[in-house]
Amino acid sequence: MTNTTTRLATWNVNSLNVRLPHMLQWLNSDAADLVAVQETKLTDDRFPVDALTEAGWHSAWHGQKTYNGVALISRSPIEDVTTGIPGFDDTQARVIAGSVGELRMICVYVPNGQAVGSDKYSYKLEWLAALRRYIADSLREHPRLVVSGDFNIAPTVDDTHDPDRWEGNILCSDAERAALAALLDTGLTDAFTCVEPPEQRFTWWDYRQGGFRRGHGLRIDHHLISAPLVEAFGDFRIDIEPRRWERPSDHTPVICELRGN
DNA sequence: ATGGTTGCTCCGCAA
Repeated sequence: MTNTTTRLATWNVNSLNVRLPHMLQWLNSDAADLVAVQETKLTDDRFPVDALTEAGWHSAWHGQKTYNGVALISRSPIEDVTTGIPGFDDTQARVIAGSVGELRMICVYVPNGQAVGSDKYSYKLEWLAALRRYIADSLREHPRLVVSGDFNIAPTVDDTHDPDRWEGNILCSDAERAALAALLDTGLTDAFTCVEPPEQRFTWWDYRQGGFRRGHGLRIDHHLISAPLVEAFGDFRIDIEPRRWERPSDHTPVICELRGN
């Protein structure tokens, strides 16, 4: 038997400590083969490697105290793991990359930016410029590249529930969208655009104001895939179920299925 | 709503 598909996922779990039962349940439901995880909020010594190993998964992690933290979780072994953006001095744990077979995945937790014009917004734009350089360099070495994660950018007006509330504000400003477009200009495609847009296209709903119940969401979690992966593209879907579970993350998993690998 | 929730930590900050 040959393995005919690889399902890539990205999921901002908003604390892997709190969400580990959800993650294990979701992994055990055979939902994905390789998962980019953001906001683990765990120092490296507290990463739940034993629970994941017992469940049959390989993992790699890059964490810090209280905030941020990223990880890769995979059925197959993960090789050549690197953390951070080369040449970009960052005290925040937001990037981990690894190879599974011929595939290279860069898992990113892009800064939120807080508010347009703030110091955190400047950091976000500088960070995205550094990520662009990193992606361009990575593509030369790894033609089969996917950049998956919480980008904290809604690409278009259709990716928000309320343009009056969001257009021009944080996650939806022109400069952020231009920075995302610059990432794509390196030779990547938003896997979401490889299928007909589904009715439900959001990936995050604010905990506040009953955001999920009211459908007040955004599409900010993405898979950016290189040209060889577009050739292998099979399917794209947003798995809304974990957002319905008790004590959920504010984000839900997003899956990109590739043929082959 | 410039915030009504959540998670972490030390009780404010980040999202």
